[in-house]
Amino acid sequence: MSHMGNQLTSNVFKALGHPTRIQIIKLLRKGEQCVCDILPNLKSEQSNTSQHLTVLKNQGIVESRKDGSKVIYSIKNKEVYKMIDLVEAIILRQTEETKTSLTI
Amino acid sequence: MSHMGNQLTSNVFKALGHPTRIQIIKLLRKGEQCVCDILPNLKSEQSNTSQHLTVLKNQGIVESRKDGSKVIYSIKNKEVYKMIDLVEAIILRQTEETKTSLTI
DNA sequence: TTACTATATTAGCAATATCTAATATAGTAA
DNA sequence: TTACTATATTAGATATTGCTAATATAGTAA
Repeated sequence: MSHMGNQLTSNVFKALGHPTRIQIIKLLRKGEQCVCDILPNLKSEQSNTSQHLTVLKNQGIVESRKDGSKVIYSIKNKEVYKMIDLVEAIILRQTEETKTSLTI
Repeated sequence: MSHMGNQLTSNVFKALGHPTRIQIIKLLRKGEQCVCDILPNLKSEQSNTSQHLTVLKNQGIVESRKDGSKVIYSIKNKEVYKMIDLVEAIILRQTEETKTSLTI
């Protein structure tokens, strides 16, 4: 498993490197949702949201299917939730550390 | 744990979103290393490498200490290796899928 | 001191990402 | 057909990142 291009690896991380895209992923934790349900939860324009969804789709993080005139998105690789949990653990530890260094 | 700014979360992912930085993290899997040992393994210039190390340090992924005139870097949050493993699993699955769709 | 090694910082430019606004496409319904 | 809804795509402006080259800083050694 060790030899995979770091370019491919970093592309996936880069796709996760935007707050709106993280928010989309968290919205999909409840299950699949059409764009029309995702949109009102975000502050982004429709076209911008569509672009963010494309970025996530290109990296295999989400997938989509058509249902009539709607497009339904869902998480394709659930690993992404473990990754977010790990990052949040790092941030939490960093935050604690900062608090401590201020109190000492 | 649920309420953490997606901005903070995405900042960590963004720091992982560069092939050179992934390579640095993998180099540090063996243990702490001075910049002088990291440099020859990378294609980047010294100043560029220094900048990448700063990005990783700012997000709490690596830490550093001085040893004489050298600076020794090490992984601060080992979660990062789990994250890389998860991403590589995603990529592997994507690759298999592509192979399959070509063969069918 | 001077000279040297190791690393970081800065400035300016090139490359990439992001956003908005406009337009295109596809499905549905009248 | 027309009109409408849902989503995607494109173009162009702005913002951010990444790179190189030069310079700065700090430690060591003569």
